[in-house]
Amino acid sequence: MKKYTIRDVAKAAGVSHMTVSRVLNNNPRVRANTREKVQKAITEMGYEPNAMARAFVTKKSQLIGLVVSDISNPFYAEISRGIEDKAFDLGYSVIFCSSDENTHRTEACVKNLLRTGVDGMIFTSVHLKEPAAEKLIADGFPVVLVNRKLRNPNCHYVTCNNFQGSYDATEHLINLGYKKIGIISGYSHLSTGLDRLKGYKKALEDHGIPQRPEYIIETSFSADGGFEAAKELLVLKDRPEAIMGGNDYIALGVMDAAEALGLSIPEDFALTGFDNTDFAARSRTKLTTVSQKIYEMGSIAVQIIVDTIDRKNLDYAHKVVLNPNLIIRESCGYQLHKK
Amino acid sequence: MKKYTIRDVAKAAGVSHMTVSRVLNNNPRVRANTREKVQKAITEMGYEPNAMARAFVTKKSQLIGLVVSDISNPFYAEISRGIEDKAFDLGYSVIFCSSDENTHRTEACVKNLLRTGVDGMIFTSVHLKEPAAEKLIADGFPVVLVNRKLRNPNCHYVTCNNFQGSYDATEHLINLGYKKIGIISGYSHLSTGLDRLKGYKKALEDHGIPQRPEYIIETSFSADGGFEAAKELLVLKDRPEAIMGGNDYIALGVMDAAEALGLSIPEDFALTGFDNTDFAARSRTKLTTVSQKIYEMGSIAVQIIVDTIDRKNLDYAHKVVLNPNLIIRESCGYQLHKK
DNA sequence: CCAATTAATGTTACTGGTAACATTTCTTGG
DNA sequence: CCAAGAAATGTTACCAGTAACATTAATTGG
Repeated sequence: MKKYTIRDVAKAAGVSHMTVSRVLNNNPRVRANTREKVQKAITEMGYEPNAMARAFVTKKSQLIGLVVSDISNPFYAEISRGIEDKAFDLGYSVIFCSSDENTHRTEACVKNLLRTGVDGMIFTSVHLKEPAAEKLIADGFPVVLVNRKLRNPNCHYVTCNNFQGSYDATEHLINLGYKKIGIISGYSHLSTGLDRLKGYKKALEDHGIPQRPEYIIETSFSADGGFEAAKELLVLKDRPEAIMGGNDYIALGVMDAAEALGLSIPEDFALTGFDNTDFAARSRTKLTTVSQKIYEMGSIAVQIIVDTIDRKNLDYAHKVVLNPNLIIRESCGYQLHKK
Repeated sequence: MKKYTIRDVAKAAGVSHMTVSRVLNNNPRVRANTREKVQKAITEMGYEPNAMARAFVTKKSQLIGLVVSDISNPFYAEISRGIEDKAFDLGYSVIFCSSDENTHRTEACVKNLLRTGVDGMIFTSVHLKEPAAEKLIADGFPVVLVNRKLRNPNCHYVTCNNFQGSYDATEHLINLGYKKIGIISGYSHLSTGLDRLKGYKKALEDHGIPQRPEYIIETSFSADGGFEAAKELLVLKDRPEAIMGGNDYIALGVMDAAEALGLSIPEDFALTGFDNTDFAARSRTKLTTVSQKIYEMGSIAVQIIVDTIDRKNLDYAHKVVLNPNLIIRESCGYQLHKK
């Protein structure tokens, strides 16, 4: 269990410690038989380089900071898994922090990660305006945004085409014959909330269906938010025939509200979600939703951040927008709806 | 954005760098007005200590390694959140690795974490025999097991009383009048699988109900596992009246199988789960299950590991066993069952 | 009021790697 | 076969902190 240093190895192999360092770093300027000699000493002694010393001197920790809103939220957990796997492949480890969607806590996370010495940070849940992230970017610190974007478009990000996904879902409802379509949208100070709302509005517009302000409610991306909003929407005199959930959690909350109010889905109203999370296929009514490549987003984000870390001075921004996919299940009915 | 060192601060404050170091470490051997002078320079210059240098010289990274079977599994994600929050409070950051329940990958995770220089490791999903973890423990490296335990009891762990939880659930079924009770258990090379199986058997025994080997199937803690096993159990000539899922995922798979076979829960058979994960209350049939304090387990594990890191030579093992709680919903029916 | 003691501050060395430059050893071609 | 250049190896310094000891300043009691 004794910890050896390169100098110990050097002595054992009868060379200087620099030669050992060169062998360790695959420097070609080492003769083959010297390399073998050193390699032998290394394996015999069970030498392991001291990561801390190396990080200290090279100013590279091989650590990526990950700021999620809540790691216990399966959506973010899945992004995290995508991030972890790719990071592992590229020789990085990842430290995660939950920000709880809270600017204050986000700042604490960033400070903490900076203190820990991460080489770059990935944010999964920025607000359109997020001072902590923006400051990092301004300072030239490697940052990649996943899932949600900042207002400022001049940064690396990978997202789903939320506009398109929402547009498609809305159009699907319209094609089924629904006209009175409400939306319980995520807050529009979040890019995901905003883009999905825009997609919804554009689809209505393109099909000549007027917007009705009372059919649009913004809330948090949570079952509770969906539940409360649905209770408002479903008691309207002129109740919507279809409700779009800003994500699957909101849709879940809508289902809870429907149950509480004695309404059935899709008989009394249609429902859509967004994300195609695991439980969407397993809920009481199987949910029609928009799937996005969650795991892949994480994986791509790592690719980008490592790129950025390695050749620091990228003068362009990586922008990756993945295509979503409408998954049709039973929550909108299958028949054309009565006019 | 310039990076200052303690020597820069020292020069600015007109003291030696050691005095700055003392101020930084709250060493009482600094006169009040010297301390102020230094403090002032620190804030004015925006000095931040270099974590890498500090970690290097103190041999302490303030990093905890976390090995979960899969971060995208909500159960582990919630443990992780408990771990993260407590670690944050105690000044640690956490690096996570997903092992996929795979000995090989577990070894890779451990190696990776060791290389990164973590001060200790938390394992959430060891097998009863897990060479990588056992070696660490043998070497005196700080390790805490959460959720699952090793066969070797001489290590720190925090788990739920799985035996008791399973016993309670079984007894609940018995009290409802069920006698033909099957179990789709997690693999018994995992402590959770084994203990829950034991609890089931003991409850049957205590109530004088003979075990029927064909009613016991072991599988992975997954919906797929539950689905496949349920298909076997539910086509038995003498079908069980009740099935206990080794965890909520297995129970979910059982629900899928029931649907596929045209059976209703609880009319055709009763069903229980374990863990009280989020979706247990939201599944088609609301699931009677055993809740455990998932978040708390993580939190306690951090407490223990930090303890262990700080006063390395603990000569006793922390063993924390939390009590589970039976959550009765609708999947077992509410009436006493016909004999 | 000054010697003895204690408190405050400073100096030097050290951690385990890598960078930069110096030196030695090997090639190669005239 | 040897000088010149290239390749291999070695030396020294450095990173930004902390530990251990040295020195200086302040306090205290006879």
